[in-house]
This record gives sequence, structure tokens and C-alpha cells, in this order.
Amino acid sequence: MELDFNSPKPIYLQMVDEVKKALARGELSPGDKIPSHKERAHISKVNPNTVQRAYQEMEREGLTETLRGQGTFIKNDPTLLVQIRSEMAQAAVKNFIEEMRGLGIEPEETERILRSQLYKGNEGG
Amino acid sequence: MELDFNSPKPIYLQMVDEVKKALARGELSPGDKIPSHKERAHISKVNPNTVQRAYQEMEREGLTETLRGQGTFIKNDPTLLVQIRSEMAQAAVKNFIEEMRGLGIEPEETERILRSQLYKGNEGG
Amino acid sequence: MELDFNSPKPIYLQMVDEVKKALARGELSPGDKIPSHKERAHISKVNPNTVQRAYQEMEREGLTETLRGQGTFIKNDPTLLVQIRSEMAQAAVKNFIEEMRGLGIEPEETERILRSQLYKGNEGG
Amino acid sequence: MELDFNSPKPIYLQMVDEVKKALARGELSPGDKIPSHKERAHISKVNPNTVQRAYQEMEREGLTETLRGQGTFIKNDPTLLVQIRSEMAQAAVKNFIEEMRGLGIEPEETERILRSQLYKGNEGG
DNA sequence: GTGGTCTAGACCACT
DNA sequence: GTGGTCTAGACCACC
Repeated sequence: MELDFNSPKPIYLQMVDEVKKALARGELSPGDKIPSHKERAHISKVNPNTVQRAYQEMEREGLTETLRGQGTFIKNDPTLLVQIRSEMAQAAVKNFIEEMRGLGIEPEETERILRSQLYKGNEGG
Repeated sequence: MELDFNSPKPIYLQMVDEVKKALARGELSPGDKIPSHKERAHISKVNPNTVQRAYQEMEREGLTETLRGQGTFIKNDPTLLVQIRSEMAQAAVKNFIEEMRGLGIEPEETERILRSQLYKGNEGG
Repeated sequence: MELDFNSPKPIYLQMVDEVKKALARGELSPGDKIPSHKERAHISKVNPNTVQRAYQEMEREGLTETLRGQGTFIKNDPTLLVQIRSEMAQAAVKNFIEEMRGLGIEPEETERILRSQLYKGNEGG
Repeated sequence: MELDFNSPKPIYLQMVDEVKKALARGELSPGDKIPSHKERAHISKVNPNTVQRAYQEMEREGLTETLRGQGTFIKNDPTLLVQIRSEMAQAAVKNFIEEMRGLGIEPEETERILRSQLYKGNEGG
């Protein structure tokens, strides 16, 4: 949700991920205008150039489109949401499985550990 | 084992993780000698300075100890393996759960997706 | 005719070129009235200010003249058409030749490539 | 050959084109190291960041690859040269033909004008 | 020294 | 005010 300024992952890439996640969660929809880079910079307490780089990256990935002088918009492609969502979910799962295999943990154990954590915050939070 | 030179995560931290994973998998054991930084540098095609920094980090974390003139050894602490293993597993699980929640994916769905991937490449690998 | 909003070339200059080309093609003639900037703005889906700037530029270049309350007209100069046409053609040729030389392509090869493309889409267009 | 600081085309894109042209002309070859962004910046009297942006763009296009701490290299792909060369030549030809058609100039006339200019600088230069 | 990121602030084209 | 480019200069990870 928040930017981690100490992460080795560049801020501008974190911002791209934030937009993708907001889209996946339905907080952003295709066609929506996203804040100008100056506004976003102010909100996130980041330099406008950094935001702009994030926006450039999103445009490059086909996630957004920009209208000269009007602003930046989530691309109005109905398949976008599903695409991004499954793309990111697959990546997260793949990464997790590899991590656990790297630790020599068996699939059954991986599943067990996940389950033990997965439903915890559900009651408490 | 597999360093990603384009990852934003510093190489030396990737190397620390590799040692931890090898320990978790049982490929390294407490008391084992690990290669000299020169040797390791050669194997991993990495600058010796980078390896040295990884070794420093491991020592700082209490993972290894250096014996003058004899080399660097995994600390001979029987609880180490279990500690590292569960520490890293917890971190991976936590990260995965957060990632999926960030995408607005429900726990049940998360579990389902994981299972669909978890038992796939298991026979081949 | 076809504005490229993502081109680095300013829209207003693209519009000037469009008028020149229409003149060269004979679609506009010296003395012709061109649409008011509001009308043009509506047709081209461009901000009226941008059109106005294009019109200013054309006037500055001696391409048009404005009659108070009557509108903007292509200058009634019989040599204008020939001038513009040869001017733009020379510029295009010069630019093309430089481009091909920049790629290290010999004149003979340039001619060959041009011919191979030049007579292709001619019947359909 | 030289950068045009007054062109509407961004400098960093001009620099990308320069590298492509040098490759097409055989002045650069796959595998070659290109100057560091600082060095290039000094040579071209441009800010290092601008050069870096050009280099990023080239990497994004698959034209170069970068080795952490070692520098930036033309990708060692034997087909690259031919690809780039024909890609750029086709683009130049297409652009030229469209320009001339936009001026209402017939293919035969286009060919004639080209020829009249093409072999000029050959003797004089 | 080399590439990568970030900040800060300026100028421009277009709305 | 909005995006796009550019300059200037700092800090970091790696060689």
C-alpha cells in the first residue's frame, strides 16, 4: 500500500505496482484518470520526476495512455483488469513456490504453513 | 545458486540468502566450511569484494564465524538450521499473503491458486 | 489531415504543414478562405488556441492573410503554390537522402529501395 | 551525425538513432562497448542523465545490454545489424513516399527529383 | 569508474 | 495546470 523508501526496489517501480494492485482490487477502473505527476508527488512525498518515471513505465507497458495536456488515464481496455490481476497473482505464486522449494520445504508443508497464516488476520483484523 | 544481476536486490544479499537456503535444504550443515571468497567469486563469476561483503553480512547476522587462517564456517549452533528455515519460510508466507491481499484476492482463492500450481512441476524437479 | 498527437513536432506546426500540403495538392488554392479557428478546432479535435497559433505562424510565413471580420485566406499570390511545393519537395528529398546516407546506404541502393516501394500501393490509394 | 538541440525531437532519441546509424554503417559492431554515459555526455556536451536515458531506451529496445559496473554493450546478436538497417531504411522510404504523396507529387516525378539530387554530392563531396 | 535512482528546479508545448 | 525534456548534482551498488 505504502512506498518503502528503504526497499532496494526502485520507488518508481513500486508506484507502478501500486497502480496495478489498485486496478486489480477494483479501486481503479479502465478509463479512470490518475492524478497528475505533481499531485501524486505531493501526496506520496516524492519528487515529481520520480512519479513521471513511474507513469512513463506504465505507458510503456500499455497500462495507461496519456492525452497531451489533459492527463494520464488507465487504458480503456476491458480485458486489462483480468490480465493484470492474473499476471500478478501468477507471479506471486510462482515466486512463493520457488522460495519454499529453495528452502527444501515440501509442497504439503508449504500448503499447511500457508493455511495456518492465511485465515489469521481475517478474524482479528 | 542463481544470482540475478538485474535484480534491484544487491548481489551480496542474494548471496547471503543462497547460503541460508542451502542450510535450510540441508546442503550445508552447522560447522561446515564455506569456500574462500576468492573461490566463491570464481564460481559465481562475481567480484571478490562482493563475496567478501556477503561474508561480512553473514558474520554480522551470526550465521557464520571466521577462524583466522582456517576460513569461514557455518556457526556450529544446532538450533541455527531450524531458526533460519522457519524465519525464511515465515517471511515468504507473509510476503505472499500480503501480495495476494494487495491484489484483492480472497484467502480461499489464494489457497486454490497455490494448490493448482504447487503440485505441478514436482515430479520433474 | 492526420495530426499525430504523440509526435514531438508541435501540433500547430503539423497544422501549418497540412495546409501547405493541401495547397501543393491543389485542394486549396490561392485566395481560398480557410475555416475559422473555432471551426478548424472542432474538425481536428484540437484546442482553438492551438489552431490560432498555427494561423499566426502561417501569416508570419506569408502563407495567409487575415481580413478583419471576413476570415483568413490563402494569400492570392500565383507563385505561392509552386514555391511551397518545390520547397517542401526539396526538403523531403534532402532529408531522405541524408537519412539513407546516414545508414551507409549507397545511392544506387537507395534508388532501388525507393522504386521497390514507390509503385506498390499506387493503384489502391 | 550531430545532435540538433533545436529539433523538436528529443535529444535522447536522437542519440538512440545515432547509435543505430553507426551500427548500420558498420562503425559499431555487435558486442562493442559503447562509451560510459559520463564520457558520452562530455563528448556530446549533454547532461549525463540525458545520455543515460538514451541508453535506457536502447536497452529497452533490445539494442544493447548492460553489465553491472562494466558498461553498456551492443547486443551480441548477429542479426541485429541487418534488422536495424532494414528497419530504419524502410521507415525512411515510407516517410519519404508519404511526404511526396502528401504533396500530390506523382511517383515518376518523385523518382526523377530524387535522382536529380542523389548523385550530386557524390562528385563534389 | 560504471550504471541506476532520486531530488530539485527550469523551460516548453498544449489545454 | 499537465505531461515531456533537460540540467545539475547527490548517493548507492558493483567492478
